[in-house]
Amino acid sequence: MADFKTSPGTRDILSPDSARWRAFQGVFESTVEAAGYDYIIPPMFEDLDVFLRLGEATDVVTKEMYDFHDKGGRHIALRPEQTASVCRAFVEHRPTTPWKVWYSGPNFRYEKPQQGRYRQFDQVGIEALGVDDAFLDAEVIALAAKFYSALGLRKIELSINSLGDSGDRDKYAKKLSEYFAKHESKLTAESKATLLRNPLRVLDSKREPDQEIIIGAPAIRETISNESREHFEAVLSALDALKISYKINDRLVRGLDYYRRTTFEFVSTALEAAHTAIGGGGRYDGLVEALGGPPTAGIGFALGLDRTLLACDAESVFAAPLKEVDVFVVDTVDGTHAHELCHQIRTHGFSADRAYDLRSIKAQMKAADRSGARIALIIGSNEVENESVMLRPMGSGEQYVVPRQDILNEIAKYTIKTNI
RNA sequence: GUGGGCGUAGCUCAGUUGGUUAGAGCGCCAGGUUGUGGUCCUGGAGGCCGGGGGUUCGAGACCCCUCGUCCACCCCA
Repeated sequence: MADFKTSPGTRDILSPDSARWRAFQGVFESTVEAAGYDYIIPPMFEDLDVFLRLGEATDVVTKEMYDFHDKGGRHIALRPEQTASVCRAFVEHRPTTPWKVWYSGPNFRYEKPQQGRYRQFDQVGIEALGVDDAFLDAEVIALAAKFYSALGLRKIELSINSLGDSGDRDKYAKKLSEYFAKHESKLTAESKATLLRNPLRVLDSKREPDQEIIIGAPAIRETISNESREHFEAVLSALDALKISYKINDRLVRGLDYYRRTTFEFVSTALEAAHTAIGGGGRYDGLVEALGGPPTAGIGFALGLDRTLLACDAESVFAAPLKEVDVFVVDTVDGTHAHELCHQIRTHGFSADRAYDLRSIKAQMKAADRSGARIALIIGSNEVENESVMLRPMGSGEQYVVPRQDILNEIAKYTIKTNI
């Protein structure tokens, strides 16, 4: 038994899962780059204060932050998400708007790990700053939907809501507070506690006794301003124009305090655990200002790699790509031929692998099979003597002799493309 | 953070009411096929039964603690 294990909530992603991750990120990249989003790589840690803007009352900030003092005395936190970092970057660099960026990478939250919930977890996402246009809201949502569909996911549901502007939100929180206070005796103890911290979040309770009260709660729609209402309706009709189906959910409030107006969430109906929410986002029009920048509109979404991959598993789509290599060199003489031939093949833009330690031809062929090689090149004493190579297309059951100097041209017949 | 289930070979799991040298399948290695993989057959390697303490003549099985994992709550991706 090994002495060291990964820390709770973290793990190694090995092949073939690692290849699947990379493919996942690749699909995301091409989806959003096709819509004009540029890649941004924010730091993994920064000043704690940046993340406090996520909401003083949220668990993400109060309980789950990985924070520490560095040797220079700075109060640092590992990023729990990337939206705040992107907004900080916007304030710091003042790019021209619209500023549309995408990211991919790990975030950190100190939570009790479960399946689909890790302390180091990867998200991909996009953020678009400086535009108030409802078409942008619809574009962002449409890109997420397009991405899911590109992965092959079908059992995805989109919930959408509007939280109104910041004034609306405060008004609504107060109204909800009063409503729940009236029915406090019927609420669960957990919800009573939540009520004090953040009344909106009581709507998210899944506890049975709370449901009756929640159903009767006032909807935010009754509170929001005309401007917010018009914006929301424009977003909905822009989604209709793209034939993107959605469900308006009055109770959708989401966990981070910075959300304003449009909010949305994607749920996989193929998943059964509690972690069916595989992605979400919304507008955060006040966030840039809160970080010291000019009043700037913003919208984006993030989705979790693990959970989305779990949903892919549940729907049996987006399998890990097969391992493959152009050529596998089998050398039963002394290994020097495999050594030099592999180098030559690689230099000419093909991929090549080989076996080591001069194992039996049978063992080397087995390794060739496992490597996913298109062809095996076999070099034994006969081939060395004739300055030739035995070429065996894997899967064909046939093989033929190729003069050593013709080998690169022959390999080219079997490879679809050359990688550098 | 609270409550519950589960930790046995690299992986998935069996292991009767505690009883000698702890098993299977897959994977890995070797041989059958002295120059040939993907099928088949045979053999082999690999375990302080998560860790610590206790009960007992005797513990993988029972008790306590601890760590890990999974589930629910919480929260969220």
